Amino acid sequence: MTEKLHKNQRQRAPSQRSLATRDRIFDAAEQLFADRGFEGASIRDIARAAGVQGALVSHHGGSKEALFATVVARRAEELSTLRLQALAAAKAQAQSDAESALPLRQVLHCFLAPFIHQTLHGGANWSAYGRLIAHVSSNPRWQQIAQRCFDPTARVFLEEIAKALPEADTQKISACFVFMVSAMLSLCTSRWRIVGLSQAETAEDLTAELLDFCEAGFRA
Amino acid sequence: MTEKLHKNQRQRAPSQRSLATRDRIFDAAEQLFADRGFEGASIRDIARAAGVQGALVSHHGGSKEALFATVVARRAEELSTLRLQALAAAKAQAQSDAESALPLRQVLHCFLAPFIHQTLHGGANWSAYGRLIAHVSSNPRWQQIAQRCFDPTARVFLEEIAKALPEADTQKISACFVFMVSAMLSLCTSRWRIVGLSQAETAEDLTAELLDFCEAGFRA
DNA sequence: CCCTATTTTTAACAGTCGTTCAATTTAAAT
DNA sequence: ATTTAAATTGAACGACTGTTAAAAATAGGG
Repeated sequence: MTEKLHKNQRQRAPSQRSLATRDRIFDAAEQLFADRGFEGASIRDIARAAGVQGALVSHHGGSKEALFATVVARRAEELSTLRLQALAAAKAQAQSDAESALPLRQVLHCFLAPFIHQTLHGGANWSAYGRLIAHVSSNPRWQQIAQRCFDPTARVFLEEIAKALPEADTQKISACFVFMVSAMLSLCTSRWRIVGLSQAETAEDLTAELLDFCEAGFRA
Repeated sequence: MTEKLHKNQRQRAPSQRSLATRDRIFDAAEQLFADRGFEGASIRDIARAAGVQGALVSHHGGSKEALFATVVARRAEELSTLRLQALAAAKAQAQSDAESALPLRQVLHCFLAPFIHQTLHGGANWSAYGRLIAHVSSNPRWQQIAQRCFDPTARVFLEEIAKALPEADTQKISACFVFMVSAMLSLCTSRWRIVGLSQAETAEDLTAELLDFCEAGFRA
């Protein structure tokens, strides 16, 4: 017994210190990728922000592309869980007989509210994550990442929306869904434009405005 | 008379050849900035795409930031003209007495249609320009450029929208306007997502869908 | 055609890029 | 406490970055 393990298998649990640095590196990468984009954020910038040597970023994150994908995927699962939990809760509360469709507004709220809540009140990391997703959503280079991280949940909601709007066709619903996601992400990337155009000092919570806008848009 | 001209003034008309290369450089920059973002597109990439030596890009475009700003501004004026002409034409056709407000849908159409038409049927350059504007709109780094190039026209339309929706407040209208711009830009940046989610082969013309979505959103 | 302002090329500058590798430090497992 | 896998550092690699200066080619204005 106790035969030699394969070389590529872990033989020791990672230390708590290393787990902490790894998270610090991912947090720094998240922030800098969000602020400056994939090409604009350098490994050395990320290392400096994490208080660490450059080579260590490669050690924990692999190649720059792999690091990017990892950082995107990290919170995607949590976000999906929040969204699906909200949807399940709404369904459970609606009726015990599960066939009837949820009202459209409630479906959209289950999709939008977790994202907006986290990016607005989840601290600097979630705020950066929102802007990071905007990069992923707008550049076909990240299509694979988007499909892997967000399409499964998106399909669940698309189906639910289709149930709430029985006579709408698939392509139209998909288009409206992308419009909605874009408008949602604009709260992360373009708040400065809203403030500038309205000549106000700051923009308050715009969740209700977004929900109104998208619900009416879907029904059109 | 015929005194010495100041050194920084032109003493000769630029040759047609140089005007042509300058445009080739700007076109290449437009394409590459759109595809890879500001940091992802190198001066040398742009030069190669334009069939020119790297130093010539700096000669015609100045610093990289100045080149970016120039390329954004180049078509912005034409776009503004198209939008304002459409608005003026709609007003002229509506009534000779100019006080009455245009219908909301017509105002939005005057704003959206020129952009969509150009980016869809204006060739590869305009298609790239649409994606370029998406970069500008989502990164606060380009706030000054956005203000200079797009805010004046935006304010005209905001005012027109406010006239069509007398009881809506300014901040709400500004928010909806940014939602609309984001959705509009998503047609340039995220068509691949619509196609992927709807599991169709290609996405047809989605102008009507966008207009429906935004008009209903504003009215909500 | 000639002069020379302008355009274009060539070459080089000092930095930064992502990545790799050997040496060193840390800490898990025994 | 000892062993040693894993984490971390320091340094270096070649390639690429934006920009500049001078040399060469081009073409406008007389």
